Amino acid sequence: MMYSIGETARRIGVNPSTLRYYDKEGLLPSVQRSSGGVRMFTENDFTWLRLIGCLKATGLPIKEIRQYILWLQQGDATLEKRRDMFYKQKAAVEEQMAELQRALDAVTYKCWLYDKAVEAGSEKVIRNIDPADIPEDIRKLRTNSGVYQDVDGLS
Amino acid sequence: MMYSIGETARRIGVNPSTLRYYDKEGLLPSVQRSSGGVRMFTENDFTWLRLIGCLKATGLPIKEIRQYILWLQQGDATLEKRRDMFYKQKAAVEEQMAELQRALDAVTYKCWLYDKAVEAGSEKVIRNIDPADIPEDIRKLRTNSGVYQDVDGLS
DNA sequence: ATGATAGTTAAAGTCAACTTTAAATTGGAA
DNA sequence: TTCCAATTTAAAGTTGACTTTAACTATCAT
Repeated sequence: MMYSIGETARRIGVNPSTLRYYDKEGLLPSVQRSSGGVRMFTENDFTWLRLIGCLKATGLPIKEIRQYILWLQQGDATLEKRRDMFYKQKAAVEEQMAELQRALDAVTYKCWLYDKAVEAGSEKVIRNIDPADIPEDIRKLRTNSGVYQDVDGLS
Repeated sequence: MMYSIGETARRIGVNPSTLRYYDKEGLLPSVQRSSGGVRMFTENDFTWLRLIGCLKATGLPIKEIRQYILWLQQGDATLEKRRDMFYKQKAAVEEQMAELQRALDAVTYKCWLYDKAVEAGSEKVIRNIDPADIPEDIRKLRTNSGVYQDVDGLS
């Protein structure tokens, strides 16, 4: 079964022009063409696009995905390079997760503060708040994320 | 204690020109100036910059951070808007975490595959691999991330 | 066979978030 | 006081990842 660029884009959740852009950048070396030059995608291409999606989600630039493809095409001689790329990216994601967790802690802390403020109808109750008035679990977020004693007083 | 833009940039881990850019975009409304016009940062500004860092890490655009500051300056009337912003961002981060976890699963699976391939010195061993030969925990990653039966055969 | 719909390319445009440049000014050490 | 590194501004440049445009072509249902 073959799929048009429009159908593929719809199923993967991107703009058709994004797929053309990826193709131009060498990210879709295995997509076939009809006799008239129209791209025809297979389920296998969808899997490949899902991998591209994962790699992009990890922040890997398109140029490095391209490099991976070039290594793929060189066969067994580049196995280590490809393995190293994935290990490097794994470490990168783990660091991103930690950073995102810190950001989440900060935001969660702010949610707690603003719940207090909205409840009281005023910022006053949270300006220069006494740490003893903050529940243990929320206080941990504040410490962990380094976001307190704000310039705006919403500490 | 006051700090120069250079010292501040060094401590926060950004380029001094980034701080000037943030200032120009209205993200640093509380940074003081010397009589000669030179910016002077305080510990409080560092805390504020750390919050900006967290918000940026969650993908919040600079324009929306600016909006938050405008709301801050309007006082209690905008408490709900600010609370809602943080709750919306909290949900956004939780979704980002889930996506990043999916990407991590895919990358971890690829690490396992390439370890096998490097060990054998060839891609052959992992091309069209029998799912029964994949340990349960690794097979879960493959399923979870949707990245298998690749165009490159490194399924 | 024809016309609508969806595809093709190359090239230019957009956007966010910086980064660099140039020319002038500030501020602390000698 | 003089000097030099660091600062200032406005404006232009950069980067990555698309997105749009224009002009043309393919495919498919009637």
